[in-house]
Amino acid sequence: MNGKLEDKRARIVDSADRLFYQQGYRQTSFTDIARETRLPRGNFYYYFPSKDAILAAVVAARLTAIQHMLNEWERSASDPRQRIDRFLQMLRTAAGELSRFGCPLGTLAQELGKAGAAPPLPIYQLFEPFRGWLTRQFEAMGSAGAADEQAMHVLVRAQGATQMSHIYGRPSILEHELDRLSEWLDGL
Amino acid sequence: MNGKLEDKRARIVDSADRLFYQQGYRQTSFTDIARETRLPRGNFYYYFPSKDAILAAVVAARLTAIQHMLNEWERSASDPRQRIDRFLQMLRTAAGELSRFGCPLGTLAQELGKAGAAPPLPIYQLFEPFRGWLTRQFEAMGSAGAADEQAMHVLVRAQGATQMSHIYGRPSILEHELDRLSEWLDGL
DNA sequence: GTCTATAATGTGATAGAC
DNA sequence: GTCTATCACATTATAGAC
Repeated sequence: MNGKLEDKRARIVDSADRLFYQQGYRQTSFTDIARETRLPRGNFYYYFPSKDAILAAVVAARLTAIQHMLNEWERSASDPRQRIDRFLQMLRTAAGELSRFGCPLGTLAQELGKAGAAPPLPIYQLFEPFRGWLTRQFEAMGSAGAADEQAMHVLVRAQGATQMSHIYGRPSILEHELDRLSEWLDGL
Repeated sequence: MNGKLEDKRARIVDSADRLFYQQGYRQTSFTDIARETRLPRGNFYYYFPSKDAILAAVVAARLTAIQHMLNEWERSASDPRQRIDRFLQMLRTAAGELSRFGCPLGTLAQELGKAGAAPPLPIYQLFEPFRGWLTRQFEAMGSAGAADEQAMHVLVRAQGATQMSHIYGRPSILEHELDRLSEWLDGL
């Protein structure tokens, strides 16, 4: 049902997602999205009421994609330590792209966090699925420190490593920091 | 010499610096700078040839400010471990502002790193003074690992802690992570 | 040197033909 | 449903009066 319409909506969200990631939200114009999606500029207002609405759809799509990823990790391993390793492996696999364009969540959050921008939802909610999932893994591990602080610590180091790797344009920075993070986890 | 002219140039750079930090470079218009500095919009082109030139001046000003800060830390302590502590103390003192607006270097680097932006200089050079200085401190400490990797590790954790603290709007995240970083340094 | 008026361009958004 | 033409506005930048 609604095949064509939903189809084009999805195409728009898909292209916008990629462009927002690589160029930033504000820097990406309807002309850019039109070029990528081969749709006339004026037509976007048939599918979405505003540019902000496209952003909201992109954010929603990312959130569901994250949920699917977390569910997959939950299924593929029963040991919490191994599950966290899935997270690190994902970052390692994406090291090249992360080094080129930064973290898709972090860069968007930073742009929308600037004064004058109107985020579609509190920006930290982009990280809440990861934070909640990591917290549950640390709880299951029964490690010494508070689980929620351990979870935030992992996010801090992953985010920092991704950003410095991006700034210096060197994937090896992220890869090396992921090794250190893995060692730290083993020492718990 | 050139009192008035250099004075206004400095006022422009000063206001632009603050606005670029709080709102982002692209989001800040000449109208914004004009309001803050009480100068007519059109006059900026007497003092600077373009908006990019203002950005370049802001970046240059930040770099010299960083150098002065590093020199001060170098003077105020002879023990390298204590010098690194000066760095951490600076972050702790600024935790409120960092939590509100993010890292002035990191957010600018991220914005200028997006495709289509023309940075006044390779963005990683904003971090090079800190990285070089930290590397020299770790060399003086003669710790186990490679000094340059230790330096990058500190930058990674400081940057990540600042960004997550900013995203969640909670200074305590940065403060807590600075405690952990301090403990890690003590364990070297 | 200082200011105002305005050009040139690109943006998000709308109206209306087909 | 799809497309084109165009609006209203903000932006950087320029020209020229005083």
